[in-house]
Amino acid sequence: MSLRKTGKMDHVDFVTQQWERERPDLDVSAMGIIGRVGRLYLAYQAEMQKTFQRFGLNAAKFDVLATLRRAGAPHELSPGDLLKATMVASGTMTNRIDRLEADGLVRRKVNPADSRSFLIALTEKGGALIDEALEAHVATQSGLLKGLKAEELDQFKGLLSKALISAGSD
Amino acid sequence: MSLRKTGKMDHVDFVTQQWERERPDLDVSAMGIIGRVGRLYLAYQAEMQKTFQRFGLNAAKFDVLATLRRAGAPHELSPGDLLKATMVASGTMTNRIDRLEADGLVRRKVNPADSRSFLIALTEKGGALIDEALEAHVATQSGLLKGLKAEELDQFKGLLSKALISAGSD
DNA sequence: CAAAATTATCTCGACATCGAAGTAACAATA
DNA sequence: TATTGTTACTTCGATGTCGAGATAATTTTG
Repeated sequence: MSLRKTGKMDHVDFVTQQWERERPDLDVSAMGIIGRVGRLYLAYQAEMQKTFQRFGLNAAKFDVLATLRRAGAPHELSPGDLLKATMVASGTMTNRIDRLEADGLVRRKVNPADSRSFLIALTEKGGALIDEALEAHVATQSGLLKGLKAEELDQFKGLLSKALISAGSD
Repeated sequence: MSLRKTGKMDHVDFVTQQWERERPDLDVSAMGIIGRVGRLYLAYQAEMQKTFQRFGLNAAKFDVLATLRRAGAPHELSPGDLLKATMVASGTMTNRIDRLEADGLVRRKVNPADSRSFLIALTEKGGALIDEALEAHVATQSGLLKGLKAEELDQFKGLLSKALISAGSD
């Protein structure tokens, strides 16, 4: 390893440069973008996790509670609805609900329309907690982006949307 | 839930709109950016995973093999070097090395400089595999970004770098 | 040089996730 | 209505990760 990190080179630049030395036949330019998306994601996750922990939550629990909260009153959804909204596997959702129920943040109510299913409802405690945690969460998110001007944020959002379409998501 | 996904609204727009109805007191504009970074990350991971699987790998194994490969000849690093490069916990790296060793893709050699440590070396099989998988991987990455023009990619990279700095990473 | 502090790696229990298979209830069909 | 197919959720084994503590070797200090 004769290369060194110098000047304003970040980690992704360093990796890219290593590849250019070792495999000069390959075009690794896409890695500069995709690698940075990955690093950014991890940086965001790490910071948001700290906020969740202040409320005794983690990203998984926050995800479920927030989904129930933004669904609107009476803050009840079936496990299947939660599955669709959160993109996790079925067993994962069962486990998340179990843990939230053990914490007293949600409860399983009978679903009068379908007794194969339930209604997962925010408890009073769960509703109060997610409302409070949410305020801290949006503050954390705003803080993460405070280095970008309004115009840059607009540009950034537009490029992210374009990138999502390019990646076949949307 | 009276809102509906219509027109060119993506999932992040939908969630943001739900929050604006339920908690109009909060500024959720940052969520539009951070949410899209998350979705984009997941889309990239899912697609790259498919490439790894074609070579009997997953992201974790590819990560370690690629780190060894781009370190340059003789393609040997200590577990500690690999830890620093990959940002996982110590037990995770031990596990990854164990599995790669079981696959015959790396082997533990004695480290003449420090016998608390080892040198993790690519085997011939591991070197051949990572060289081949890497070619497919960069092609996958290029494909994920093919919907963006060169100028947009430059802009995007610049904004990602700025966002990383803003998030306190770099 | 011996003792203490540090360093490098591994061990192991806790936890989250996936996804295939199981169970129970609902829906469609004859 | 009895059968058949579908749907909704849970169970459970496999896998991957974390991180505190254990072990062994090296380095520092007195």
